[in-house]
Amino acid sequence: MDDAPRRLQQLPSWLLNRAARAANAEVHAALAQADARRHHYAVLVALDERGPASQAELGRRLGIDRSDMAAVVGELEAAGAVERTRDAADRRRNVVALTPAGSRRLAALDARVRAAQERLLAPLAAQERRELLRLLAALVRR
Amino acid sequence: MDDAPRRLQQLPSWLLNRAARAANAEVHAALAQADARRHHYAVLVALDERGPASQAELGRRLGIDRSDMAAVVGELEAAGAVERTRDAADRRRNVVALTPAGSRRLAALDARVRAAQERLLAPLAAQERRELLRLLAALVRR
DNA sequence: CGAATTTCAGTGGAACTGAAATTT
DNA sequence: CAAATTTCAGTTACACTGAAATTC
Repeated sequence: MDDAPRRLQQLPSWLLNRAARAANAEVHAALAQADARRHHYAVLVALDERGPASQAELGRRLGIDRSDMAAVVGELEAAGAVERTRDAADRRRNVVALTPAGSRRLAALDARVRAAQERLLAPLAAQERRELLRLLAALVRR
Repeated sequence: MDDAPRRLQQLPSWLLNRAARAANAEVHAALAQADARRHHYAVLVALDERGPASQAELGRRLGIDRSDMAAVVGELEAAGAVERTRDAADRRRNVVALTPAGSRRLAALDARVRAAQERLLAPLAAQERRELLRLLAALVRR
């Protein structure tokens, strides 16, 4: 199927992009079936794992731009998955918190995302999957 | 710096996206200094390695959409890096061919892209780099 | 005052769809 | 006729910038 030039096939950045594209296709399709997008899932996970946080803090944790975060939190709020309240201690901040409905929403999305990972990693053995994660983690945190 | 939730840090699709983003930042910056984009480089590489081809064939080889390819080839043509001529044997096709100026352009971009790879892979030893490429290749061609 | 936060308006590269015109 | 190619118009998710209003 793939007939790309050798020079590109051996290029780390090219392979990373292709693999990320495949991963996005799986995850995007899995989340789209539940009317969600990747940023929505990421924000719900962050709130579930670490509790309420301001939009700016969520953005820093997740690598999501402040402008995009305002839109994403607005959509999650409209869907009833999070509550947004002014921080009494620092009125510049919006405190974003998961609602019970948001927790249920996250559980449903989580199942879909896990299934997508499994489809993505199907070609690799368990040991290879661990090694891939290790190498990618080394690349990302540098 | 990166304080992302564990659930995301262990998610293959999330790590792939982060690594690809880092790779894109390097390559994009390297190519932007020469007023080029990734698609331009990919098309020049394909033409250099395999000779003239139609836009549709380039798109299939490189995984670039037909519509985007029309625009990219148009820009390369305007810059004098490729020539676009109707195929006499099949007048539906545009035959795209590298010009001497395109070859020189490719050489300049190649040097930049190689330097970007080196910066990207700096955290990994030579053996780890080979392993990463092997695993990514297995993921991509499935 | 400077710095941080939120929000809005807008830009841009990338991946994509639909449709039209041409040719095989 | 169906199928392939090119091109144009438009869409979407995502990353980003600039600027304004508010608050610390």
